[in-house]
Order: sequence, then C-alpha cells, then structure tokens
Amino acid sequence: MVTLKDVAREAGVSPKTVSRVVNDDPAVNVKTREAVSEIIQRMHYVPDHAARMMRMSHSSVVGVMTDAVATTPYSVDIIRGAQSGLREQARTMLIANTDGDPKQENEYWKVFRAHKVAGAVYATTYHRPVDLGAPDFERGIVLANCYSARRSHCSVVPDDEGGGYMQARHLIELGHRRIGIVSLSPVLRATVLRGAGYRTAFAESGLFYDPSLEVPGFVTRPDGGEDLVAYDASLGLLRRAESPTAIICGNDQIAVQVYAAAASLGLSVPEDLSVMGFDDMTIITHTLKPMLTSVALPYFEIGRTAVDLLARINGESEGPVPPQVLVPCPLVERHSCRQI
Amino acid sequence: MVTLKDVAREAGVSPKTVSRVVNDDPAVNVKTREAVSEIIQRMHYVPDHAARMMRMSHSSVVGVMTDAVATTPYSVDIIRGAQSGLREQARTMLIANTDGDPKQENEYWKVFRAHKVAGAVYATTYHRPVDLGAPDFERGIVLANCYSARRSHCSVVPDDEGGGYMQARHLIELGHRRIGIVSLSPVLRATVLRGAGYRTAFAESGLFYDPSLEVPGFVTRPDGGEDLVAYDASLGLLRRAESPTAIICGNDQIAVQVYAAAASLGLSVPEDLSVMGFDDMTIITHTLKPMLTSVALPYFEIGRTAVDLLARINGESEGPVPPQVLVPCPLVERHSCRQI
DNA sequence: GGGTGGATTGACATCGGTGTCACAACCTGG
DNA sequence: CCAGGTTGTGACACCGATGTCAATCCACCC
Repeated sequence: MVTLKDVAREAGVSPKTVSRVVNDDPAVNVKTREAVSEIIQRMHYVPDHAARMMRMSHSSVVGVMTDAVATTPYSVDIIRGAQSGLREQARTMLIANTDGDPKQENEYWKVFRAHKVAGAVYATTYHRPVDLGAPDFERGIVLANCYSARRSHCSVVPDDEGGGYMQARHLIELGHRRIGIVSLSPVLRATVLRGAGYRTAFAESGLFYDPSLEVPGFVTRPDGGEDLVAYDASLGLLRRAESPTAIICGNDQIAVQVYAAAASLGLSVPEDLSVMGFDDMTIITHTLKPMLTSVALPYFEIGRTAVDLLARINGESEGPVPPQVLVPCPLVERHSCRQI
Repeated sequence: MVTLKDVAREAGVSPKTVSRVVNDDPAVNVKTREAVSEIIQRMHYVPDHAARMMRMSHSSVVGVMTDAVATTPYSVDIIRGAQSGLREQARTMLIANTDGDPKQENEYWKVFRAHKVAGAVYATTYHRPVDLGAPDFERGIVLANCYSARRSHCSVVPDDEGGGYMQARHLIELGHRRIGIVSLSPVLRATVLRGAGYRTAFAESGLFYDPSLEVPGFVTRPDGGEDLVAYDASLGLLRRAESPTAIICGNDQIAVQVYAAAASLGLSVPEDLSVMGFDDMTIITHTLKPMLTSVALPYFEIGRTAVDLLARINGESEGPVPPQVLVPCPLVERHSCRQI
C-alpha cells in the first residue's frame, strides 16, 4: 500500500504537506501542490479511510437500515435516492437489511457505532409507524417511509392523503361522477390517508361519497397473509345497476385485476371505464394495455430527502429540520382515463 | 466515546487484556474474562472499527458495485442475498450505485480501496457480459448476474439455458405439441440461451421447432428504448389456423399481455391456452388470474453465491473457485398451465 | 540594518486498537 | 529444591493520517 509517507519521500516534502495537498488546504505553494499532485497520481495513492477516520473521529459513511426494502419492488428506490444524495455529499453508504428483526437491528446499530457512521437512515417497505426503542446510537437518525409515533425522530413520508386527493380530483375533472374505489387493506395507514384525500376531493366538488362504492381489493387471511380479491370486488362494482364510470385503485396490482374484470364483461378501458392506479410501478403501468394512469410513490425523492435532512441535523448543511417532511405523490398520466 | 483504555482502567487490567477478551483470545483467565466482559457490557463499549482496521490493514467490509440494480424490480434480491451471506461471515456491505457510468465506477473503485474492503461484488441488472477494464483495485472481484467476456474474473450467473429448457419441457410433459414463444429482444443473452434450452427440450421429445411460432414481444425503437408489443404478437399467434395450445413468454410482463390478448379472443387461461412466464416477479405472477406459472430468476441465490465465492477467493473459506457458477432457475408451478 | 508580518513548511504528538516479546506466577517431575 | 514448561498479563512500538505549534524564508518598511 502506498502511504502518505511514501508520497512525501518521493516528493521530497514532509508527510504533512502531502496531507495538505490531499485536503486542498490553500496554504500550499502552487508549485509544491502541482508537484505533489503529480506524484500522487503517478503512485496511485489513495488516502487510507481508516486512518483518517480514526484521527478525525468520524467517518464519511452513512448507515442505512431497512426492514426489507426489497419486498415491494421499487421501494428500493429509497436506497437509490439516498445513494444519489450521498454521492453529492461525497459520502458512502453502509447498508443493513434486518428483515424487521429487532435482534438484528440492535446488532447493526452497534455496527454503525463501530464504524462511527455520520448518521443513519431507517427505511421501511411500507409507510407505517415505527418504534425504534432507544437504539444504542448517538448520531442523527432520519426515518424514511415511516414515522415515529412518539415523534422521537424526524421522518420523510409520502403524502398519501395528497395522492388520494389527486386520484379523485383528476377523475372528477374529467367529468366522472360515479367513482368506484377498490382499496388496499383498511389497516394500512395509506388507506386511511388516501380515503381522507378522496373525501376532500369529493366534498370540494359537491359530490356525495357513497361508502357502498368503496370495496377492499385485498383481504387478510387468518394466517396474516393477504389475498388479492380485486377481480371479484370490481366485478361486483361493475355489475351494479348504476355502475361507476371510473375506478380508483389502491395500487397497480389491483388495476391489473380491474382491467381483467372489465374485459370479462366486455367493457374496454378507457372507453367504457376509466381506471386509476397507485404506486406507478412501471412494470405494471407500462405493461397494461392501455398504459395505466397512476399516482407515483416518490421513493427516490424520499431517500434523497432523508439524507439531505441528515446533513442538516448534523449541521453540515444549512436549513431547517422539520419533524416531518411530506413528499408529494405526482400524478402520471397515461391512457387509462378519459373525459366523459 | 468509550475506548479500550477506559474499559481497562475500570477493570483494573491492561488494554491488551481487554483486547484479548474482545477478540476471544483463549489465553485469558476465565475470571478475568468474565469480569471484563461484564464491564464492556455495562459501559456499552464497542470496538472502534477504524482503529482495528488500521492496525490489521484490512476491513470486514465488502464492496458491492451495481449499475442500477433497482431498475428491474427483484434483481435487488442480489443485494439481499449478498447481505444474507455477509451476515453469516460477520461482514458488512458498502454499496455503490454507478448507473453504469465508468467515471463513477472508477471513483468507487478508489473508495473501495480507501476503505480497504475485503473484496468486491460487481452486480448488474441484466444478465450480460461486462468488461471491467483494469480497475484500480487489488482485492478479489466476483461478478454477479454478469460475466467477463475475457474471463478475467469469476462470475455467478443464472442458468438461462436450463430455465428455457424447464419452460419447454414442462409444457411438453403436459401434452402440448404446438407451443408458441413470445420472446425478449433477440439481442439479449438470455434470449439466445433460453432459445437453446427450448430447442433441446423439443429435440428430446422429437418435436419440430417451428421458427414461425416464435415472435418477439419487445421491439427496439430507433432511440434505443424498447416497446412491449406482446399483445399484438400473441394475437397473431393465436389467430393462426393451427393456433398454439401453449405460449412460452420471455418474461412475466409479456404474459400479462398474452392474457389480455387471449381474453380479447374469448379464450380463457388455462382451459384454452396455457401460459408460462419467466422471472417470477410475484407482483405479476400473484396478480394475474389465474396465477402465473413461471420460471424464477434466482437473484437471491446469485447474491449469496457471489459472496461465498469471494470468501473462497480470499482464502477465508474452503472450497474450489470455479471461473463461473451457474445458478439454476427453478420452475414455480401455479395455475396457468394445464394438461391436455 | 533590524524589525514586522504573511506565506510555507515541518517536527511531533496523537487517535484506538493489536503484534511482539518479556515477565511473573504457578506447576511438574526428577 | 530447582530446571523447565505452561499460563496469564502487561509494556511498548506501531499502523497512517491530521492538529498544533514552531521554524523558516522572504518581501517590505522605517
């Protein structure tokens, strides 16, 4: 390994001077700097992270702890977003996947401490409350896609209520008046929030919110798993005397089954029925025919915002540190909704 | 920060003895060990990774570099698999997402060097050849989901040929004789390999491979993007005089459109048409009605195998170091294929 | 000529662990 | 009772960087 001393010897200067060049200390003569830089290049010198970290007693690494961000495809974009932000901060990412096991979590908090990480992001697969307990970790923690019920850490979450509002309002603006809803499991926070959004949009336009037009697309089995029953649920909706002209779906998977149910009744999308998804999983939205209009979960932005917030908490960048940041869920228009 | 010395002072022993306890050195009296352990617990002492790494001049971190493992959902399982293996090795993971940009890659190879990572896994989104050039990195590198055309690094890749063989053979065993294929873009290595698999299965059973029954489900646009045209492609197949009784799909997205095309012709799956997917993306396979039989891409296993291989390269575990490991693609039976 | 001050540079201690080697205490057998 | 071995422990240097502070050089001014 090439060390600072090696470079110094080669350049005929002291190690400290090389250190100054490496760290862009302005108090170095231009000629010296150039000579040393040249030698650094030539010798492929890379400063030893461990030594630097030890001396400075903090590292340029941020820990990211997740329950199982891979389970829902695309929530992994939280990781990508975080990575993108960290790159700009010239930081790197130590990642820990705990499968939600508190024992593993504790272990990894220790690992983070051992690595003296500059802070941590705790990301979850679903938007939900978490209780971190009192992790053995003294640096800043930011929650991503989850929030602390006890408000003990600041959090970055998707604006599900706004997303629900967007879904409903877009359809209302297209002229729809009878709008069915095939929702996610009612225990999910997202379902509650989006429901609030629907109602706001309905109320704004003087529409009556008819509870019988909202049916669950997933049901919970006794064993805790979930069954997707959107096909039958939407069939029920579409067979009603006064059937809806549009259906809002709790996610894009539900939309797949709504398409199938409509097809089985000889209805075509969007001529006979407008369909609106949620999540904007391109693997589905681009695959359905016609391509599905959906409201996106801004995972990438959530990850990015989380690391930005972390930098603020650590005082490395300017700006306020709000206890919670809501990231908007943008509407992505494609071809499954039409004016009536 | 609590240091080794603090613990030593508190316990009335030398720092070296504490170090021995931390590292499970057997040459410590049981009573001493217990006393020291107790104090370590009480003081929440965590050994400083940086200091240890500096002294030992290697770290317990493995670098994982990816182009954009998040793009295809589930290929992120490579990361989960790697993590799972590393956990057993008591290692952690430094992750770098380069978006395939060689400049970023070079930057991150340096970061890996600076961190003295024990080795690196280079993972890609699609199964493809890569040319790493000569990265400025002296530790072991294992390729995951990609391979070196110049055989300069060892690799772990899915057995696409075997997967194609499984798809075809399963349908043949169910009695199908006219089998259509809606494939991926022909430029993909996966397409070529699976094609070989189909042919092997056909030949084994004395079936004639009819090229007119194979049509592409994706076409490449002039701008390099891909359009999913499986709907029309499969319509063409199904409208033929002697239409196929089963369709093999290049991936699960294609299967979605095959289902739709079949529905539009009044054909139902699997009664009138058996459909076989590839990739086993549960978000699709569990969503389609009936649920889709598919061949899984073993991303998790690929990630795990890659870090196991890395440990072998580094001599930390026993076993041979083959230049390439093929991970089988298992068939996952659901309800979209039936006996005829 | 001597003093002043800014610009550069270097000597040295230090961060928190671990390797090396010496040393004390305790056995064990002749 | 002592040589020789085993066991347990500690003193000390060192890994590779950086902070502190002092030294040196040079231009400039009175």
